[in-house]
Amino acid sequence: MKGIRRLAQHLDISIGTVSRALNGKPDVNEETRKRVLQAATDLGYVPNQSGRSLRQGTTNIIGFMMQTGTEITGQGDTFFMSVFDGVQAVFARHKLDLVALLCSSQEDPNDYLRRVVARGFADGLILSATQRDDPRIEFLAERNIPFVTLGRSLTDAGQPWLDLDFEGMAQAAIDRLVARGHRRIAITRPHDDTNLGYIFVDRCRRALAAHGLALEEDLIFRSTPNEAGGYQIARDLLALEEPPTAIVLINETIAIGFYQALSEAGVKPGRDIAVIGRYSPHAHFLSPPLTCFRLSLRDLGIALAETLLSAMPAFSDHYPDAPVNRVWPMELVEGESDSFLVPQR
Amino acid sequence: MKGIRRLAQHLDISIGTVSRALNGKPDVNEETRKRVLQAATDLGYVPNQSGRSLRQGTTNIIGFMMQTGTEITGQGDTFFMSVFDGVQAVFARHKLDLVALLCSSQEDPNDYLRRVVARGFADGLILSATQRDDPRIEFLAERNIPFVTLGRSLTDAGQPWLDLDFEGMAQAAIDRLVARGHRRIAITRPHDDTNLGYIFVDRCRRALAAHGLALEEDLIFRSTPNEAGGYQIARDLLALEEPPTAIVLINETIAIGFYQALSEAGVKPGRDIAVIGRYSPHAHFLSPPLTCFRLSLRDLGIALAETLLSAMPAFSDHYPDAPVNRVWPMELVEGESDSFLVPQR
DNA sequence: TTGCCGTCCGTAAACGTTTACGGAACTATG
DNA sequence: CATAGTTCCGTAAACGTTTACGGACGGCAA
Repeated sequence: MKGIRRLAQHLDISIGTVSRALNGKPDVNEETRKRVLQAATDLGYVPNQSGRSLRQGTTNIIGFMMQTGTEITGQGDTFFMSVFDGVQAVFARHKLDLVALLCSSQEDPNDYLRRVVARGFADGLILSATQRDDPRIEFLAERNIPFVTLGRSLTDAGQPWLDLDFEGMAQAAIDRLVARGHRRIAITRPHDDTNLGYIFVDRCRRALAAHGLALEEDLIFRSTPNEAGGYQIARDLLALEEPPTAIVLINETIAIGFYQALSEAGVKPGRDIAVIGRYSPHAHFLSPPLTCFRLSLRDLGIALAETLLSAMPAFSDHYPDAPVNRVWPMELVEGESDSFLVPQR
Repeated sequence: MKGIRRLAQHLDISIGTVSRALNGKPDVNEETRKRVLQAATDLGYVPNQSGRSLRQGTTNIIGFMMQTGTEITGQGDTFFMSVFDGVQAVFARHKLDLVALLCSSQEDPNDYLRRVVARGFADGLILSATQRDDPRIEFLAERNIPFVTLGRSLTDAGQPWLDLDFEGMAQAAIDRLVARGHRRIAITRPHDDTNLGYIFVDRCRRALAAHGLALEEDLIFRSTPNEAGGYQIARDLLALEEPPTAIVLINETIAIGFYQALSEAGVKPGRDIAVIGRYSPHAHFLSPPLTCFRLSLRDLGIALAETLLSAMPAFSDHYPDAPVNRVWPMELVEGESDSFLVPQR
């Protein structure tokens, strides 16, 4: 005899009463409820997840889909950990559990979604590493599975999404550098075709154009989003006939490699070239400190959770005005890496 | 009508046959099997996870329990992503899916384990952030849930574990530094009471003793396992009346902050002080490159998976000689941060 | 007393699968 | 033709819960 039956047998009451007692339903004597709860801890009873969710049609689990293997996401080393923390702060209020659905780098994310998620594994989903064209979005929308994406996509099924404000960052960075006299400004973009690359490059181009400047193709650097990628960018940049006087780094960890390659060439950020990047815990500990754009990842996680819940009928009442589509602003943290002023001729 | 019934109705055959056809059971005509599979994709049928696992008593899911929030484990996203990659390489062969069970930093890991895992959520578990005394181990052992821990614990229920060879690292690092003439050698340990701190400190002490040297208490530095922690260590170290001539860093990211604080004081690793640390993707990109201990995290992940599977009756046949308890060796990567030789008086 | 209401509890169905069992139809063998 | 064996399929039970429904019981008012 196992499960709730064992508990019922042990107390000599029916399983219905046991279930009601455990779940805080009203139709049960407080005295018996106490006995049930006591027996549950005594016998170490824990309700079976499959049985419960089969009956209820709900799992109380939210999945955060992400890809494993390194060199994929280009987020800093603690990026996801911080976001998770915020997401969970919200979910905890509703007894929802967050699990990370780890899609192997060997498997197509679309296959993975069909295989794992569509089986009713989770009540809702958060999608990361959103692609420019992302079939996952259509798939989930068709099946009415609540979800929110971290990152915009061209695929539009009316889904909620949140994203970092790369446009604001592009605009502010370009304006700032131009104001300091820079005319030849390089930018970076991810090595793959994530949407953010297009967004960022496009906005940089327009921001430059507003100042009467052109974004030159050979000043757009692609790289893997890690230290080695940043190192390579700096090498390529320094090898140019006429190197740029400033650069905006779109990824977080590439700054470390970028700094190193410069250092080896005797070039110093802030003195010989202006560098603006993205915040990461190491940004303050570079020499000189990196001028960068920062946001609260925990707050972003909170917003993600609230947006998702507002798309779930069971919870939407609690979040009437959660954002549906929103770019998340980043604030400029002044370092010294961009204090280089272009000498006026 | 939903699920397998719908499929059966659509094909005008029984649900039993549909199930057998989908699961590759022998007692089914090849012709009907084809029709079933075709109809399944046509109708977008995906078997329900709860129903299946309720009946089978198995979920085909393996959980990797970890804690969210930063500044906890000292391991970042890239650490786990690399390990996951290896784990999944093995699991894929057995149609097992890996999910990360994210325990909020707000919640006690033991409560979390009871709440989520004990409900039959996963067929097996990998525990990280193992504590020196870890009730989770007893809990799982009592319930006969297969698991393996990443990290040793004093709690011994005969469970399998894998761990990094911190003892080998301690021994090699100390020997190396002593051979280079160092007598005052500092070491670091995590801020909390994870077992690795005890193991590492203890072995360093014994390694020093073998050379007739003592490990002085004020040369053992505790810190949070991030850049800020490393920064603080360097500041404290330089403030000593008689600073050490060498240091061994046990965490990965603390090297960045450590370097920075030294740099601000005009102290250069490799020239004024010898530094040995742990490998991380940024280790090569520090100036000078960090001499550090490295291991293949992907291989570690593979070993973790194999060890877990060998503890699961359904799979143990495939892995007769997977390691049960094993420390995973690290190799020394020579940089220039420890090339400082103590001048002989 | 009768009737009604409220409290508490037991019964049984339902969720979506898998699988043991048995049987129908057909083939092969004597 | 009778029998045995093979191939394929349908039936129904089972997994562990939750919950709608109804009933037993006691208290209270009329």
